[in-house]
Amino acid sequence: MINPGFNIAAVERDTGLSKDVLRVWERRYGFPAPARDDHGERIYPADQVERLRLVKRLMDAGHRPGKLLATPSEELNALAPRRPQPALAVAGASAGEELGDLISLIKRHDGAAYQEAMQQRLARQGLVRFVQDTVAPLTRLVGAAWEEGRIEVFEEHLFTELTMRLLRQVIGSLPGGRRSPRIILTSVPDELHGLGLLMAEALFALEGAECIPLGTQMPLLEIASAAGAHRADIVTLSFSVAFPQRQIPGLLQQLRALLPTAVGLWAGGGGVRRLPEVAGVELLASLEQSIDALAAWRGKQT
Amino acid sequence: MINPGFNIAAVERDTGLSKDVLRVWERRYGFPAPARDDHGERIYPADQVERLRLVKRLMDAGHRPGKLLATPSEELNALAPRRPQPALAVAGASAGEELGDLISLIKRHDGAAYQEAMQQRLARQGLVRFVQDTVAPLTRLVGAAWEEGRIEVFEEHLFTELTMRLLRQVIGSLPGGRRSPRIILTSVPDELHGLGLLMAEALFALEGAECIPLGTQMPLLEIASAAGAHRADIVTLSFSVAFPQRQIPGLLQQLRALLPTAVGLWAGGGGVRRLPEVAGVELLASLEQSIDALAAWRGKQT
DNA sequence: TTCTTCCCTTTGTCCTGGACATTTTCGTCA
DNA sequence: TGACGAAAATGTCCAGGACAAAGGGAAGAA
Repeated sequence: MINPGFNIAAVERDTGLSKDVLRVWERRYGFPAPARDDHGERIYPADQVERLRLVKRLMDAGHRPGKLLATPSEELNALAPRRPQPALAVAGASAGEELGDLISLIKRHDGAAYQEAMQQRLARQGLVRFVQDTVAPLTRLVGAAWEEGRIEVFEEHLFTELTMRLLRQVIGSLPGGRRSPRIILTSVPDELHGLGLLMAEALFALEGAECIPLGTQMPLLEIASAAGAHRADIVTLSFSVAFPQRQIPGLLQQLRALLPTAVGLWAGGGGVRRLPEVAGVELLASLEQSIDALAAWRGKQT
Repeated sequence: MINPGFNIAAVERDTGLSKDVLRVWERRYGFPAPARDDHGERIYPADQVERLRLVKRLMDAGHRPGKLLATPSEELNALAPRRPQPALAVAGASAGEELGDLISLIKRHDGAAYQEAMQQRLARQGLVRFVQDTVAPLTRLVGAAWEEGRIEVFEEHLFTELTMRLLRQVIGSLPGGRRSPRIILTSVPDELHGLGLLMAEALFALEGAECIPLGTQMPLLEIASAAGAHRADIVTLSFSVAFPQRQIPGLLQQLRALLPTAVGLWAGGGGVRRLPEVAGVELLASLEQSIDALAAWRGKQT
């Protein structure tokens, strides 16, 4: 048994493309073209799975599947990102270069050196500026690199893991302060990016809020229960750019309906940046705005 | 728009039951019985989603869906767990009680007190015993409580998040040592429990191994790439008890085929405890066994 | 020319109902 | 009592149809 191939469930797991999509692509575009086993069930060879993952990545970068699936494999690898490069809003070119150096460390798979360099930046900049001027733009850079295929999934995972460790460590060492308001931080199911939550938590905690980190992927009904049990003042959700945009307004409305009106609902992260207003929900397009929102909340409490 | 209800995708997200299962249950058992919108699509009211989650939990505890779905809602809540209670293999009753106290803190939603208590235990026991005698049994206790419905999802999330923070903090403060072997720690897609990985990492790191934490949910092909790029000696996967057991042998075989033979493949966690042998894969039924495996590996390298 | 509006195309998701492998349960026989 | 085989229970897969939402492009207005 050298290479038994992947069944449709395994491909769904590995690519993130639903079974429905895999079947409808096959029907419409003729790709993927899996073999069949004795029972007529699809068996995907590894190279097709590989190509599907590439297609998925290019789609996340703005390409259309119809074109991609009609393109020969060799040309796919050469495709440039279609989305315009977000201008690196970093103070000065040298800062941008420094961030690039940090990514180089990840790409050299030198975790220890990366951690050390980040520790230094933290000590130099202080927590607020570290989060805003290092972690946040770095996350965007990694996202951009991912879209262009300049970074591997496992490199992105390593980056995320090491960065989250650092942030958690810092948060753990913050002194207790006013401890108000009480803010629950979490994300909805299928949204597994927790770095944005940690950045927000760091800033909130520094401002003296009581943060209740529930990790990622909380069912909506559970979020509502948690808000009650913890007597939370605010629930903060994070949506990454990778999260399907069109689902977000519905999710927010649904959760808004489940929460008492007295409880604030805030949503942040790259996924909400280009979102229309949602009634009763505070959209945080940036980390600065998170801090402002906290100040505004305190003002309203008189 | 008070309560628009959940569509089938939202229910899949919130309950973890696949669309196929939701539809086939409706066809066979008459539950769930969602309303339909104008377009004939299923709209699940919140109370049915709630019941589905309860059913799912009882199924994880060993019940059969056919019976559960034929049982009136009121009786469901009274159902006791069917699986025999795993005997608490803790040294002495007092230790068991202490662990119970820790869980009480979580159930009282007092994160700060929990963290403090855990810090104290860590200082008292030292890292190895803390992991083996506190964190591991505590995780099992939480799992048991979850199966019996004595703990909410969000409480379990809080427990996980706070405990992971503590472990990561400790790992971060460990001194660099021999830095060999190089061990990648991660989990497969759909396996999002990372606490077991952290426990293993803590022990490995303490023994002087170079740990490369990639977080959870790595596609198999990416794990193979990562092993090459990091020149890993060993890949360690973690499977929780909640992970569908029957998928595990196939996954391990598949990954084994993707990895060079020189690279060791270890699998641990509650999910592998009752698993048959898999060729070329080291199954770690306990944390002690992890340490033994590391020693054995070093012996083999002469 | 540039911007808005409308329409066609593309694409993802949902539907029905059938089939079957696998696991569990249960009755029967040694 | 224990082994074994039949029957029931259960999850996953399949085909192919339908439709709404988003994207893209053409036509008309400023």
